[in-house]
Amino acid sequence: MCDYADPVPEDRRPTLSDVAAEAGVSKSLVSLVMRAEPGASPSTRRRVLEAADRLGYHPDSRARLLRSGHSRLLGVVFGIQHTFHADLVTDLYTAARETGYELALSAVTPDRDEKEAITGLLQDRCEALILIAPQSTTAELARLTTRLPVVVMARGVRGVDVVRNADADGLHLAVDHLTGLGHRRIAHIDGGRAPGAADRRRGYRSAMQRHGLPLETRIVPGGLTEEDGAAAARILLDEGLPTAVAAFNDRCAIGVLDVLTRARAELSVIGYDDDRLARLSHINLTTIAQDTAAMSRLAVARAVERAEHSPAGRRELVVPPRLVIRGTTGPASASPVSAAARRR
Amino acid sequence: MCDYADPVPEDRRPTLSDVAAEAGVSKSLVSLVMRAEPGASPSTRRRVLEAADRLGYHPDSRARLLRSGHSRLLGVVFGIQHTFHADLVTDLYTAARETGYELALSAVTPDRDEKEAITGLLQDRCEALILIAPQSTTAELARLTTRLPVVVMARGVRGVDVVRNADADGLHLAVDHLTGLGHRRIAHIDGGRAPGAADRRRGYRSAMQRHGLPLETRIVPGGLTEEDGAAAARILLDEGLPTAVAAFNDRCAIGVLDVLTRARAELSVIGYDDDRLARLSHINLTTIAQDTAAMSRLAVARAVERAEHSPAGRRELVVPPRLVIRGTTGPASASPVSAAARRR
DNA sequence: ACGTAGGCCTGGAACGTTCCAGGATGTGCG
DNA sequence: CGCACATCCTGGAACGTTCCAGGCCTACGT
Repeated sequence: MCDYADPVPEDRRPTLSDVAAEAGVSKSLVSLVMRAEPGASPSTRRRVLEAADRLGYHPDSRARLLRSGHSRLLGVVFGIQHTFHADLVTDLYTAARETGYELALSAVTPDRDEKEAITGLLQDRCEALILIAPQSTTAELARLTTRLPVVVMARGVRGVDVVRNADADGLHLAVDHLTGLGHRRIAHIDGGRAPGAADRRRGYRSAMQRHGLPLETRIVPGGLTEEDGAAAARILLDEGLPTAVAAFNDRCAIGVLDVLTRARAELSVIGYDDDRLARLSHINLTTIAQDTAAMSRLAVARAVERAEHSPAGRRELVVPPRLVIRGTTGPASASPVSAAARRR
Repeated sequence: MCDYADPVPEDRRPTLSDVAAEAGVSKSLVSLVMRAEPGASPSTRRRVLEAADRLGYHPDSRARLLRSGHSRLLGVVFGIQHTFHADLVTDLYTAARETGYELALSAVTPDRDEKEAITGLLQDRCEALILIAPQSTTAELARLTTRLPVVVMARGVRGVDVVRNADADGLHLAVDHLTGLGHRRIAHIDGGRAPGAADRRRGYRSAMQRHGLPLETRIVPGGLTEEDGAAAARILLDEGLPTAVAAFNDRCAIGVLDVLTRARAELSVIGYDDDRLARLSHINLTTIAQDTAAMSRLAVARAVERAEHSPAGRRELVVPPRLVIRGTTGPASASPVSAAARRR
């Protein structure tokens, strides 16, 4: 890691030529060294690096990219409000590092919509875009794909590269786990129109069917925030409790859990995502984990591949989910141990 | 918002010269027209625009920026794990929009430290940096400042522009509120070495003093996550409960609340930040709000000002905090109403 | 001893803009 | 008529890189 020191007397940022002059070599050579290409002797290399460090030199990515034609930049669009997106971005960074590409982040906020986030990245001349759970229509995404490679994460879309986890399988895991504990009255709090919600709903339905529980199938409208989960839990309290709940995602599950705990209701609750929040010891949520590290690697690899060779047709890469058993699920017929106590 | 359509027929992107040739003028003239500068006759202007449109010309921002020297780009370094940082970034986006500057985001993750995040932005040739609660040493920050304008948010540092809230005042507000409700045994769960923690600790101490409660002063080591809060709460349970707790921040407060609620302890708890999480109805946390919108506006304004005129000496802009009363604080001598019940 | 291969290095031409100095016109005014 | 002064336009030099063609050594094989 280089230092921020700046002993250059000028106010101008140091350039290749400055470093070249300082080290007593040509700028071509400095360029080589900065890119870690072969063709410089170890000693000169060291001398150049020292000179660069002394001047506080940082390569100018605009010039670099103007000349070389490619930016080695991957644009990422994510919802800054979503903790799970943050988890994905974290892994995308490490995945990108291995490929030598940089990430350009562009956030969607309540005040900055997806279109704006995307146009921003287009101006930066990214070589490919990774969109996390985008809300754009399929048509919009298709049009975007004609302009540059696009990889969509955590949502299924036709005609675009997609990396996602097997949402339906995830709910099978959840229902299997719960029935294994003896539960029969298992409700699903769904995600409405959120990306992945339809698949999870479908998975829940077929899993219940498979366990011979079609009559116990019960889907409560929910959403992807804690608020949504809390609202759904209140509906359950009003209309009659199941013994277990599979929520659309962890945030939703946390909302459910909070309302139920307070009402002293003893339910098993399972979430989805293995959000950072779910792992907190005071939440300790049983959940279906998405393998964010693997998904990130795949997404980056696919984006890079397409940026470089522009290969094959669109592909859908599906990663299997995994059950993570923590404290919020337990036997259906347990003696009155409160859900809260069980969680510790 | 522009469309993503791509009417370029050729494999090479058309350039200024292409348009110039097509319109039968010089590229300088095309450049003028594209930037909507005066100096071209209406008829030629129309001819050029038509030619550009015909070729599907889009200016190359890399070359433009390289030549014109300024990027109109503000770099932002933030911790992607921190929900409060996300709140700030959200407001920074809206603040930046008003000034015509773009934001370049660079996240700090467990795998990507602050130095790396900063170097990334330096390569993009940002005109100024906004650092949210940076962990770099004062010396490092000072050195960085010699390279380009730097504005630090949510942390006090000498020798650098700082935008922060009055942390000490915040704890005065908190303690005032609690004593107003009749509390005397008020503990503070602190933030350890986190940015702002020292000031908040100091504010707590002097507020207790001011209320004639120096003997009730009790500082429990905490931190900035839910885990830290939960751990501190367990210490309180072991060593004897106060009647109220002022936590370092909202996440910490949420951890406290969770442990205490479960132990059926009736305490008033107040957080800090007015984090998005604190506002959730099922948390409904009384807290000290930082005016993130105002802080963001100030930070952006300062960064832009310094990028353009490089004025005056370093300044510290301090924004007053505000008490937000929600459900987690109540009268000290209340009859056994549980904290949980009070929260609804 | 001599050619040659390869390692190390240099110079200069791009890349697509913007900026600057100036060159044509035409128009108004003494 | 001639001069000043707009107005409209042009050519070429930057900007900071990368890339390419080549130049100098030294070492090595014959």
